[in-house]
Amino acid sequence: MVSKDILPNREKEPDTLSEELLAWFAANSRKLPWRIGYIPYQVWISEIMLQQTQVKTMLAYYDRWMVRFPDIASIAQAPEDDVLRLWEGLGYYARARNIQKAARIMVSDLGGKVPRDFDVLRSLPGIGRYTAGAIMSIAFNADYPAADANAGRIFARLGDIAHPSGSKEFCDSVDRMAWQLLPRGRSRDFNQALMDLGSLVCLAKEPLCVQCPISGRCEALYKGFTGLRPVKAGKKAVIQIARAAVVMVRKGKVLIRRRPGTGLMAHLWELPGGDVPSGMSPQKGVGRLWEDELGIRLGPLESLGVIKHSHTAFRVELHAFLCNDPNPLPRAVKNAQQLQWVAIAELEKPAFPSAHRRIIRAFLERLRCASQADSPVAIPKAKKPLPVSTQDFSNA
DNA sequence: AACTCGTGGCA
DNA sequence: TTGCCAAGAGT
Repeated sequence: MVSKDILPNREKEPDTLSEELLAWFAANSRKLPWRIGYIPYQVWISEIMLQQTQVKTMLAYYDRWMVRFPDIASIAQAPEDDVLRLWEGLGYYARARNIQKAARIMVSDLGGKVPRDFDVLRSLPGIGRYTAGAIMSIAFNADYPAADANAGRIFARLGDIAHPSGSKEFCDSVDRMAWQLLPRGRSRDFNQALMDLGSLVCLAKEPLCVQCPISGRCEALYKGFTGLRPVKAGKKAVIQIARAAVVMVRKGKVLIRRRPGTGLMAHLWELPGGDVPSGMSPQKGVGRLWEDELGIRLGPLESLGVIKHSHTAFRVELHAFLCNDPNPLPRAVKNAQQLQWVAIAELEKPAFPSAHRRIIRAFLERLRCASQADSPVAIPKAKKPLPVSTQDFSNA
């Protein structure tokens, strides 16, 4: 056995892949708010917000979340409507409700703290295998892998994994590499190094291999296969759907409806409407929907415009209408729907799906300008999340 | 084991 | 414009 003292230079130079990554991270890491002090609560919230969401998209949400909910107790005590309103526009709204469920468990059963235990974390709502590992490593620097899509892509190229991403074989290979490369005691930086490298250098499209600190060990690059790794699973066909919704105005208030507590956009509010029955015009279709679901016969409709918006599985054209009805009288409402008349000035308070928020913006704009086009206008996307103010619109 | 669950950035 | 993609979890 050769004494370390005889080989001082090898001690100073990174000589493993993990050390190359750690050195790269030390020089190139992104400055992100939850990386200041690594407060477990902040790391947890950041990880939930980042699920299927890019840093650039969530950053503004994260900042205002920490102003409104600076700690676990504040989120545990908050009304669910407040939580959803702060999440409006981020998507996957079960994440927000699961944060609150988990916060309440932390307060009641876990001493009001983020648990420092993988299995306990894993048992909390919204925390799966990845997120539990991410919190253990990033918040507590404990030795757990956190192999997200970035790490998966890096490992798939590094080891030239030919299995399709999402397959069990792929996940097993990634998991094995993650455990194998994890430098004990440095898991916080290592896991984040993989994420930053994946989002800054080892990009899904056109990776910047010349900037990569481990390109010399990348099997896919050596074979010229970086564009083929990871192998993507088959994609599904996108379906076109026509929907319609109505801004019903009566005595300065607008009728909104709360969505059910399960399924798509649970517990968000919406402008009543829905899928346009096939073969009908949007205008006629939404009249049918209102009559069937609300027992309201709509008066003359004015177009507010058309919204094009897409989900993973389908592309939607949402037709928005305005109805100034002096006296609509709801008959029997089906399915015990939760309906509410909200003052126009309070429309910013409930949480709406993005597309419906765009309709409300167009409606308020119409009130300001009173302009009307001949044909439906395209309603644009908002650039930033709508600022939040006081909640509680229920008694307005 | 496949689906479902959203949205905005980006080329 | 269209399609792809993103720090996944729950069922």
